[in-house]
Amino acid sequence: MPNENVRVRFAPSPTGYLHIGGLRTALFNWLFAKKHKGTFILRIEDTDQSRLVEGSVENILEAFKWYGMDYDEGIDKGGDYGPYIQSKRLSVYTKHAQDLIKNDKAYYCFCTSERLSKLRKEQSAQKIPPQYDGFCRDLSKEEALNKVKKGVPHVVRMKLPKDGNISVEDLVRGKVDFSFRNLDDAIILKTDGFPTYQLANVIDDHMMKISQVIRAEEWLPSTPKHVWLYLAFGWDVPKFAHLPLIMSPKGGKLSKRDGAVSAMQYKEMGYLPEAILNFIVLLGWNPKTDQEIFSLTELINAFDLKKVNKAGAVFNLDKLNFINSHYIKNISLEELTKRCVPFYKKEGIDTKNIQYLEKVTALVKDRMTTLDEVGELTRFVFKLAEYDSSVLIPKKSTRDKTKDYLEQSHGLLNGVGENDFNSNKLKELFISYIKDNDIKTNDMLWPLRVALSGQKNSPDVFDIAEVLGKAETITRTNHAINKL
RNA sequence: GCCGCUAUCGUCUAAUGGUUAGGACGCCAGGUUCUCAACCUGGUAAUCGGGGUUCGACUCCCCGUAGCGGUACCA
Repeated sequence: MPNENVRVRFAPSPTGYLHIGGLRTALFNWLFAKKHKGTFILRIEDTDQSRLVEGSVENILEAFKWYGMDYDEGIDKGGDYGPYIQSKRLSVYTKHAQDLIKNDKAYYCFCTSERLSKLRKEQSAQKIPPQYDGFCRDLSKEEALNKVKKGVPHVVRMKLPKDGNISVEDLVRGKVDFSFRNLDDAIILKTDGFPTYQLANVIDDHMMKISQVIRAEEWLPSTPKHVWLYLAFGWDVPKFAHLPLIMSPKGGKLSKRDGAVSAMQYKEMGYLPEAILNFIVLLGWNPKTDQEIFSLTELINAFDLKKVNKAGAVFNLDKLNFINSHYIKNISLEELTKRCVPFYKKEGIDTKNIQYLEKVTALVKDRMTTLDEVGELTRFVFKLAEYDSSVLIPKKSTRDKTKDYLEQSHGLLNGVGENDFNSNKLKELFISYIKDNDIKTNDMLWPLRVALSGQKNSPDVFDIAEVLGKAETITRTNHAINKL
């Protein structure tokens, strides 16, 4: 039985993909719902028909799925308060707009967009705040109705008081005061009959019994209008929590120009959803302890709106990378390999033998920042790239010495049985040999490592040898000897 | 312009009015080592400015300044 006192929602508009900022807002709502055993609702706000982008809803749903944020009621899930898409609720909005007009809380407006933009221009030229001048505000009801009947294009505006103050009680910022003098008679119903956000949002939040409106800070300035609307309808006002914005490192709201802002883009880039969530939750919230790495369960327990910060937070990729690599190092090898499969495939690497792939992945687990790097880091295992023979020779060593050591290595490797050909055994063998013969470790192992990997920098030489197997190890060693 | 929000290391952030202002990322150095990473240790670096209140201010108040948001028949 869910806690009826906590019903929250995430309400994106389908104007494109779900972006990082939206994801963070959704996460906070989700955490809050989970924490209080409440209900989390996904509602689609598609009231702007001109900005609809095909596939947006699918993208949002896909993102919710990938990030593991489940919702209790929503567009594809149903619930007792649907439909959960605003274009299917039009009659609800018009009915309520009518109620407002009836009660003198709203009025018809016949001003054209042209007149409005001209007005705004004049106002800003005169350095007065651009605001609707109330041209239609005092039209008689008969006259207005008459025009409506005749089919004159019109909108409906809220009829805000001209004086006085209204305050918003915000869970993260406290009381915020606004003066009606600075508030515009906002449009609530557009010419096309669709509501604006101001109306639809208030009606839906009320009808869906939303208890806490948790949304981004950009909504704070219009909240007094929302509060007034609740009051005008005679409804209880929900609690508000305005989250700090996620900022670009360059300043301003995080936007498309900052590169990756689509929540699903991070999947392609090789980030783990739990790492993204962990990173993003720290943007504007902290547990008041030194803990920075959280499982989802820990997050749910620790989450508290009281611990939400007020100032915007810069999206810092370095930290995300750190957290992602931390998660990569700490999930099981089996799980990691499974998640790497698409990235192996992308490199054209055969992924049928998953056991073998696990051994390959183990080689580079500690060196990956994103899954996307797995192909490049392990390519040498599958195909040795040609390299210059000079790479084989360590600093302070010589060509002849190097060749000699490689031949000794070759001998040692050859002597190891197929069944004993593993990293530990090889290491034991080589280290004692090096000791007994008073060899400089680097002079002997560097060339071998380059022989096996074809690279200056690579994972542990014995680990590579084990993954390669005896035959291939010896082939590559021979190849190196021949180069010298 | 007007309205609103915000202000601690470069970044994310701790600090009941009393701390040598703490942690993390980054960066730098050292250790480990067959290389590069990883890992371990250490270092670097901050209370926007000015006034108050107070025995005492990062913390409370005022005034600036700066950043951000809003100012649409977009959300």
